[in-house]
Amino acid sequence: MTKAAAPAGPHSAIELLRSQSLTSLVQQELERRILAGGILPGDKLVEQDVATELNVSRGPVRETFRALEQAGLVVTEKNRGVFVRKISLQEADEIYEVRAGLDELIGRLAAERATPADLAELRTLVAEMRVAGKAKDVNAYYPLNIRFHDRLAQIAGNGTLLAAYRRLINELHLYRRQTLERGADSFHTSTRQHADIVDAVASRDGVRAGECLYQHAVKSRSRLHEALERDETLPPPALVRETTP
Amino acid sequence: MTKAAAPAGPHSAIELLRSQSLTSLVQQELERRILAGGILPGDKLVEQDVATELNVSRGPVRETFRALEQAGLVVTEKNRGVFVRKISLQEADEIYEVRAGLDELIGRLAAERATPADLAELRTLVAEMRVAGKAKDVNAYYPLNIRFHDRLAQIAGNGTLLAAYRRLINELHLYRRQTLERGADSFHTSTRQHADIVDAVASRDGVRAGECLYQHAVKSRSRLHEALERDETLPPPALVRETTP
DNA sequence: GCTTTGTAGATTGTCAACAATCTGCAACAT
DNA sequence: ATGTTGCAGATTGTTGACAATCTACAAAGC
Repeated sequence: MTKAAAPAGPHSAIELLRSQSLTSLVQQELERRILAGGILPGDKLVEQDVATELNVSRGPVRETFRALEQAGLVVTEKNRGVFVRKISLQEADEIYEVRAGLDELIGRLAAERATPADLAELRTLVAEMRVAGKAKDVNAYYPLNIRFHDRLAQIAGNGTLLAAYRRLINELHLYRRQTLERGADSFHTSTRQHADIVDAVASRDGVRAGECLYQHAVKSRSRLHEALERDETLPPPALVRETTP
Repeated sequence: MTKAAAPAGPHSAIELLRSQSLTSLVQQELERRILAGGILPGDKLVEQDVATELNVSRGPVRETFRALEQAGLVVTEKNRGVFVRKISLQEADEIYEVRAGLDELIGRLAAERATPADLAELRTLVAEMRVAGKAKDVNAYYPLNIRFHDRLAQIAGNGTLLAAYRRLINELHLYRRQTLERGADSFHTSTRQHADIVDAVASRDGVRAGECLYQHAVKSRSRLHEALERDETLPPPALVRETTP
């Protein structure tokens, strides 16, 4: 034999460029920016601009656009361009509905398959969320919430399920970006629900875990609706309040 | 105003080419061929060949490949080419598991939202399946089965759910192609289950409809496993006998 | 004043050419 | 015989150029 498999360590550049094409790199970068909020729903993506900024030609960028379109992150209008997808209230509603269904399944499976280490990790996350909740720190709470549910989806041990779940989460993320991140989720009930979920999983009660998660997702949707209705009665939300005082 | 909107009737070519790009056309065509079995799992797709056959250049073909990859129908190996995705038994198992979860949700929603016309249509489909089942006509039964479940997913009235469901069905379709279409589903129980589903939906019993569908999906998976195990006891399916006698 | 028409610039859709990589086979050495 | 080395052809990855379409703005007509 020739040599041990390169341990992707020091000369990572050569390994990276050997396995990843420009298209996939561009895709990762654009995905990151869209989900991080650097680009907002409705924004137009201009091929040449993206290409110039990332130092590639338009080809890989166009390929990326087709992938992102299939992933549901952008929409293409022929001869007009591609735009970051805007998610309507109805669509968000639909997504929440499906998410509830998947979460129920996740709960059932996770209860069967969670290891003690998994449970400990979940408990740690819940504890961290409790702290962030008490401090009313949205910026800390939101990512923890995401991580908790994603971890649970991983624990369910079904890659197809995980992929489907993540796609929905991405789309909901898009929706949040669009509605100005006004998710002042009522921390208290939310954290308690998370604790209940972990307990159900720990006691191997798949049905109850599934029910908890289903209800949890449904409640999220309700909170969304309440927040929306509250806003509709208010004047259009002051868009940017970045005035340095 | 100038003119009434063109009623996509006579000069459909101009309307088609105005809204659809070559990429989307190529994508539709390739998707059709893959799902129809013209191209089989594991087959390699050569850019130039596809381009030549469809009279386009490699650009649109490459874009199509990225879309199909994201759709889970092909996999790309850098500098080696794209191949129609092969679905392992484990993956098929995962997909069945998720499908069961989605089907349960479909049942619940369909029970809430089905119109009398919907119910009549479902009953017609079940009747046709019964006929095909009695005649042991797989080629008639299989598409009817697909149509039944797809219709039900439509009736659930959730576009996101429908899209996720169809994606799974496509992947399972791929798996069937690969396992030589040996699905001699036991028609009798299958048809009875379908009738039960429609009854539950008709009586607006969402929970029961969901349970029926969940069980139905689980049974499908069991049948798959039985069929597979039956085969594994047989000699390896004489793939290629590389010794020239 | 308002709508329509025409033109210039920008942007997308498509194509063909070039560079990098892989595959298969033959020649060679052990 | 077995395994290695080195081409030659084929295939993919990427780029730049050209044609078709759209957008914006100014000029002309009512």
